[in-house]
Amino acid sequence: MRESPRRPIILKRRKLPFQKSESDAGGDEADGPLRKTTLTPSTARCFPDGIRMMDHPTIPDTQVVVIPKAADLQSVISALTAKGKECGPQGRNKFILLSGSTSLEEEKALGCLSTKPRDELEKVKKETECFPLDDSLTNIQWLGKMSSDGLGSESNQKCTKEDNPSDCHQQSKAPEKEKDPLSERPPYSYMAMIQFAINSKKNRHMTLKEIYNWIEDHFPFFRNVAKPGWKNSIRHNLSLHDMFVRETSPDGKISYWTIRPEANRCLTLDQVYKPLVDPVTPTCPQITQVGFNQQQKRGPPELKKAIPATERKMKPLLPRTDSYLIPIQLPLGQSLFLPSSSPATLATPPHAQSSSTPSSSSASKRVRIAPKVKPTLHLRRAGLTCRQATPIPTAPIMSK
Amino acid sequence: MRESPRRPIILKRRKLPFQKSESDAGGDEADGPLRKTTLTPSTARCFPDGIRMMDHPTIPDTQVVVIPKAADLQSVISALTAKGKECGPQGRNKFILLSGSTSLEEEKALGCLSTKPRDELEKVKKETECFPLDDSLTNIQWLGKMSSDGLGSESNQKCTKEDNPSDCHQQSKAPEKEKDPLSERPPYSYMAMIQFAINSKKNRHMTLKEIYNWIEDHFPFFRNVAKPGWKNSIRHNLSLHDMFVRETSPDGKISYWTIRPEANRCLTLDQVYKPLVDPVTPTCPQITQVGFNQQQKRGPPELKKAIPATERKMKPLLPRTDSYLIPIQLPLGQSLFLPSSSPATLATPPHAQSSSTPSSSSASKRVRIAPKVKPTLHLRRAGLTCRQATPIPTAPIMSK
DNA sequence: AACTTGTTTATAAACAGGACC
DNA sequence: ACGGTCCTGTTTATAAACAAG
Ligand SMILES: [Mg+2]
Ligand SMILES: [Mg+2]
Repeated sequence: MRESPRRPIILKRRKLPFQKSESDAGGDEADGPLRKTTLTPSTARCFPDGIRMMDHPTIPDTQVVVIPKAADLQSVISALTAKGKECGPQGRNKFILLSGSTSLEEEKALGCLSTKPRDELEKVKKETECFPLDDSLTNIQWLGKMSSDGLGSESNQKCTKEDNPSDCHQQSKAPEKEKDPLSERPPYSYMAMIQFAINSKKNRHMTLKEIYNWIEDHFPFFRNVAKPGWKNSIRHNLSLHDMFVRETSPDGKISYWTIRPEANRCLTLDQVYKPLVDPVTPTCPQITQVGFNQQQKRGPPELKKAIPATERKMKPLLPRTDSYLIPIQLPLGQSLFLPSSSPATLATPPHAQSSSTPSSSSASKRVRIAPKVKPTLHLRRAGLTCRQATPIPTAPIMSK
Repeated sequence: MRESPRRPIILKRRKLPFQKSESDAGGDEADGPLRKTTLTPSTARCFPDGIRMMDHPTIPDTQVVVIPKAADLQSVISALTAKGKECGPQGRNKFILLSGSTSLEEEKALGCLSTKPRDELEKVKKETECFPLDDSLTNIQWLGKMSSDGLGSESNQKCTKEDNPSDCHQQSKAPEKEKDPLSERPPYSYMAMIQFAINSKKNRHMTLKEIYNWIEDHFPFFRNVAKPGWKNSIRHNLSLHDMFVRETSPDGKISYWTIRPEANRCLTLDQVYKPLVDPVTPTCPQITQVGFNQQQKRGPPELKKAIPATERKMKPLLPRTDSYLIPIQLPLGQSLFLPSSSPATLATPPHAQSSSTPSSSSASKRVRIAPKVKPTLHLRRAGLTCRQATPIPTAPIMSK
């Protein structure tokens, strides 16, 4: 013990299988059995995992992307990234994502996926005064849901998810106390886990101790094997990240941690569960009530469930680094228009008074397809380069 | 080598010599030779180091604080803190600080110190739409200048300080290469040193490499004894802190690091030098030109000076933790009005939609005399508790 | 293939201040 | 009242994993 505190590799940033790949359709690794080049019009291109991409027949600068249900989200991102890079930093292409099907007809039936994500996008849009790009993440989050192709309408009833009374997971085999199967380190960052915790409460706030307990209950690793310093890390994350805001009860006695509403991706643990046992239970099992070993005193067990995340049922989150993500235009939402990679086109009020030479040229050297946006004064006040800003707090879901 | 990377104690947060100290005048440690209770009106109270505090004769809820030139800034802060705590979290008292004198008459001659700080305050005020408190720091910075009682009008010509061509320090004895006297770790955080570096340039921006070089040139510790990881830390700080913004040259080839203008405290190294040798040289020695050992290739040595900070001539900065600092009303600035510790009184636009119970009650349990204010959307957007927000980026100067 | 620059996350630690004993 | 310990919260330092050029 008392190892030198190296960063454990729990959240590897994915290396993109595509490098620059101008026009390759399946150059790199195993294209898999899905490499069906069937029914591709002249303009269509195939990408690994059966992803097809073609120009929209009517809308200019718009690609229609058809994503098989079995496609890995990473493949989707790779394909979008490759296409995005093709267009360069000044590219104007937008993407319309079509889930699941392989028939080209469905491209016209665009309404199929404009309903669910709309809710989340609505609340995001209202904070993008200075930079409408922001939330590629939301789309990918939806993408993640889409690609977890068994859930149907299970875990996305409007993102508010009055959920704490319903954790929607099976997994009742009591974990004794010890290690391997359940006490593995979860693939989530502290920031993500804190969001899981807070978002699991109806009122969306938690005391520090409740956060500790929620995490211990759902990730036995922290109760059983983690060094006690993990609580320090939780506190550190709460303080460090703007997205976590401490509020005080009216009487001033208790302080609660909340999530800045504009920053809340509404991540919940059940969004990242993979339905390992029965992949098609559309309704929540409703209070599975596992009498988990709570050695700490914690009041009455109430009706809370506390189902620990079991072995590998957790989907990894994509890292917060949304550099790879593509801004996506949802089909029916004219209001939401996300041109790819053009931070310079957006109004930056003339406030920059930095005295001289290079000053405010928002030229992004590095081709960030979806530049990360700090929705704060950073851009509006300083009026400086929109190159980069705070990332979106947590990450979308990755299928498989 | 390869020690466990514990945090070195380079910036100790001061323990306040005053605890709660309701009405003590010199309770704690050595009151020093300055404990002259002379000419104190009935309402006046004495604090250590000769600091006197009394009600303003006309303005309600306002204290006049007379600070001897020899007083330590820490004593000043202690006194203000003690008085601030007396008034409790709902206290309304403001402070008018008078420098140097011991005669009560000068309290009427308030104009004496309203000139210099005004410049800095002007540029700060324009970003305090949502929270006019913000900048207790600016005042303390002025306080720091005031207490470095030999500099006179030396290093504060309007904060812009076209300075890189003039570093204003003596110290020409060439440091050979090795350790003790000059290669001690400076008492500044990376964040502070980066600010020193960037603010030393007229144009207020620097490439990463220039920052490295500036720091190595002025703090030989980093060239000679620090582990190479210190550069990692520099980069980490640049990325982490909002105050550092990367800009890109118009051709997109070079990126420069700048300081968000609203966040720039305009700290420069010469502000924290103690004039060890001759404490009363009012004008800058103008290009002392020390041919310092620059082993890295660094272009022509130009006319830059690069005077390394010498042994203990550096005043410590107060830590960024401005929790102890008191909002100060400057005498003649009606526009700048900083009531102490009343975050709740300020308008928080009704945006908070956090669903239920404790929600947005900005009750500060902990008595923070000057609540740290994040001048961003944090408060305006979320409309939540104003309890705490980002700190002011760097810290004022501490005398002695 | 190595190095530089930049972004994130993890971990340890130093403190402050309050609570509780 | 005065300590000692624990808990909560805020900052800073350091190492590291990656990405991209
Ligand atoms: Mg926070
Ligand atoms: Mg930064």
